[in-house]
Amino acid sequence: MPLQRASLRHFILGLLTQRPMSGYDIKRRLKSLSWLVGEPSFGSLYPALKALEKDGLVTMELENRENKPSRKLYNITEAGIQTLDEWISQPAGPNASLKAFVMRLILADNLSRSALIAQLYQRRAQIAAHRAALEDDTRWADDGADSVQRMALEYGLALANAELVWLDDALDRLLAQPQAVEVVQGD
Amino acid sequence: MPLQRASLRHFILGLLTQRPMSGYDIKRRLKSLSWLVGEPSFGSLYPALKALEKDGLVTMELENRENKPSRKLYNITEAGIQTLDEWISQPAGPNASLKAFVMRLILADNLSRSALIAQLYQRRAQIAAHRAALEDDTRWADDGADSVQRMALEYGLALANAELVWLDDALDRLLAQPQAVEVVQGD
DNA sequence: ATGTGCATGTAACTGGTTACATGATTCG
DNA sequence: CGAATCATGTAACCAGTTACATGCACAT
Repeated sequence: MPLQRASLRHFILGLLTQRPMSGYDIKRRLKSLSWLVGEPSFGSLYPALKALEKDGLVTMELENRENKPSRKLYNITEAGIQTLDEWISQPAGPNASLKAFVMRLILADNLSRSALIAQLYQRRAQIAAHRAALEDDTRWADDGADSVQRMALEYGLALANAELVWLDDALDRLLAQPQAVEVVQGD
Repeated sequence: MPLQRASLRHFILGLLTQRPMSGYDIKRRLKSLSWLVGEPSFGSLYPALKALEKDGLVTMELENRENKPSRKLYNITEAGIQTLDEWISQPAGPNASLKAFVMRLILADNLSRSALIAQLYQRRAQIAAHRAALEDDTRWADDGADSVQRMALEYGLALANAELVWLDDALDRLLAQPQAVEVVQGD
């Protein structure tokens, strides 16, 4: 199950914002998210880590533990954080898949609340446009198209509507929440 | 926007069951479906056609038209139909994406009503299992997980539910329809 | 004439996959 | 002692992409 276009590196960076991890750690973490974003193979994971290191977006340090095989712990660098930030703040392609969106959601959440909200708004606009397009298609397809194509259109509409409901809901809750961090100091 | 794993060839075969087409025709057709399945580039389309021809799944004949550039019309062969049939009748991977499913739906529809229904049932079972898994996750994630992961879970659940509703609806309508040909003999 | 659509292709690249290879540690 | 899990990697392959290249026909 592949991840989306050019995303594995970014996802790795996103995970490393939480804490330093080994390749194996990352695999385990991705596995727990696999229902959403898929699970990469070692054959892509380890090379990706090497590439990130070569590009200076992460650093590697060997962790030697007694009675356990040593392992490579990766840390994200400043440059890595910046790269991630740039990537997440540029809008997703208009045809971005569900998986790509969820991935961005998780990454955005690692960065900031405002990034998270931005992702939701962006997605909302895209899905709304998508639904409008589908509704157009439905109208002029009522006569000509074969039945399965109409079925597919309804399918797309049903999913778009469900997604919009969820997006509105999520945005409502997020915006209702107190700003969390930053403010608390007092207690 | 890529199509799913190893699917372009099959999708081409599926389109060719409707009528002979040129590479350009196929591109155009795929474009009109691009909101669902994505649109392949010529760089993959033409090589795919050549490969299909080499494997004997399609035949090519040059169509010379007056005052227009001649083009290559592709026809599906018996072997091609059989290959398509085999592919569609083997179950989709458990993590098959939405796009992959819609693609299979369209291809199944080209083959037979029963194949179409089979796809729907299959998908229904998979989504139901998926939903159950998500509900499990939601329960034990209520405490530990970070908020965005809970958001993602709800997102997945909302989509799964919407999809189940649509699937049931589609199945109802399909099964209510007259059988068209074949079965009517004795009831 | 110039751009748009029809029509076909190739070459270099990319981001993954599968299969293979190795080895330590832990648990039953 | 053997299996599962931890841990890291490489090589061959695959199905796509982008960018490039060509050329005809038709309309503005």
